[in-house]
Amino acid sequence: MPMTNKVTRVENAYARLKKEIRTNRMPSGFQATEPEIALRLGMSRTPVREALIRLESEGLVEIIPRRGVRVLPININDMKEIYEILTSLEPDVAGNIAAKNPTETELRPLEEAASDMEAALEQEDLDTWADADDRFHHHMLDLHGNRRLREFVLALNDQVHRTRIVTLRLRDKPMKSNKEHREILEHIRRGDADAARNAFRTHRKRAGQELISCLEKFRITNL
Amino acid sequence: MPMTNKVTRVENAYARLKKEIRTNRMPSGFQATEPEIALRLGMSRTPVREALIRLESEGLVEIIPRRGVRVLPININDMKEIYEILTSLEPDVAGNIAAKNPTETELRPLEEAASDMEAALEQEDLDTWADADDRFHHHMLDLHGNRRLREFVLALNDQVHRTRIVTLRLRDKPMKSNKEHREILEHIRRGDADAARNAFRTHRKRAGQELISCLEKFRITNL
DNA sequence: GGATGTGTCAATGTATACATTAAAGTATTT
DNA sequence: AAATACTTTAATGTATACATTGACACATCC
Repeated sequence: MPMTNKVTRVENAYARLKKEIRTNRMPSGFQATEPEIALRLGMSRTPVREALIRLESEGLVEIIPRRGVRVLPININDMKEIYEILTSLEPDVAGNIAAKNPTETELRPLEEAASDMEAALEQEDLDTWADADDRFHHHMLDLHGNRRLREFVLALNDQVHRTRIVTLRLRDKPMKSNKEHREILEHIRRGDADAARNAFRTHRKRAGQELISCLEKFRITNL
Repeated sequence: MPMTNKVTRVENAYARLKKEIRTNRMPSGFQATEPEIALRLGMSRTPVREALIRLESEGLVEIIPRRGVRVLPININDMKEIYEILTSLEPDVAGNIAAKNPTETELRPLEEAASDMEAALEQEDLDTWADADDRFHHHMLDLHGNRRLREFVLALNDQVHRTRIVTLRLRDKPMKSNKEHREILEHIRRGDADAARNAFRTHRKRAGQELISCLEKFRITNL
């Protein structure tokens, strides 16, 4: 049995920083120098630097020559870019899954996620709701099996997540999302690829538009 | 005027390694240790390491714990993944451009790339052809303006490029591709988004299938 | 006062040192 | 010869050293 598979400092730094960013504990615009971060994480600059490079290539931070690392703000344009990509990719993912006629066991996690979303919303627990939503999308990517696509879409979803933490409370309860997820799931279950694809496209388009108009309404140009 | 904007060793290493990989001068499967690469590039391990991390997160190399860095082989499955993504994304790009009714000036680079492809093929110059083809796709992404999408698709195209260097000579002249590019361009010119999208989808699907069946035919499981 | 020059400071980019540890080779036992 | 234990080697992960250079503060000049 492979025991506690030694985790390197780089991985540690990467994971911790990423989590802090994802949850907005290190909010957009947050800036710090390498020595500061190193101190905070209790390690030397080297592993911190390497972790930062990875975060940079994921588009989460920006390394500014002499001013430190900055958690990249997300502006409306970013969100438009991100949703545009998601709207291209995820519907095809859903379509492909539907075409593959997955077993009920394979669909279980989707089913659970959809139920959890509904339950969470009834209890007005938006955080749990967002979690379940993430899980739905995550499982779909797992089912699909295209690893590159998965990694990329997950990275985009992380960005969406950051934004949603803020906007979620500024908006009405996301009832429509729940319904749309249900529909998508049903189309998949029935093996109707086109319907699944279309339903997903509608879902992403609507969600994107709502998010963006929420940002615009509250003048959140830059989060 | 900002002069020769000092290029850091990391950027240097990154660019050189990437180029060598892209052109298969460092072929798939090539392995080397950090000290070896550092020596070859005439710098210390540190910048090399940082460049490698970036290349790793782009999926070009794999850093294997004690055995060195390995240029990632591309297998058929990788190509399937890549083409699947391209087939999702690029048609929408073409569609959006068409919908934006671009000016003839904006379309010039596409026009040129298409012409160059035709000229190159007449002279049987496959390398020039591949270059022009890359340019066509590149310019489309520029016109589209979604930066994230651009970077991602370019990275995928790099992988395709690596494979094509090998397969290009194993196949018939890519006449169809030329014709398809022309068609796409015409649809864009006419502002017909749906037609552009469909033409592009057809193009990517066909190209992907041909490439993959070529790999299968020659039993190139792993390039 | 505003613009320009100068000096200090500190962050980065890079080199280097060093401990750890996997891998390969060698010796030992059977 | 095969299996095992031991030794050696060298690559990595990390810390640290250090030179360079931008940013900022202050002084100088108009």
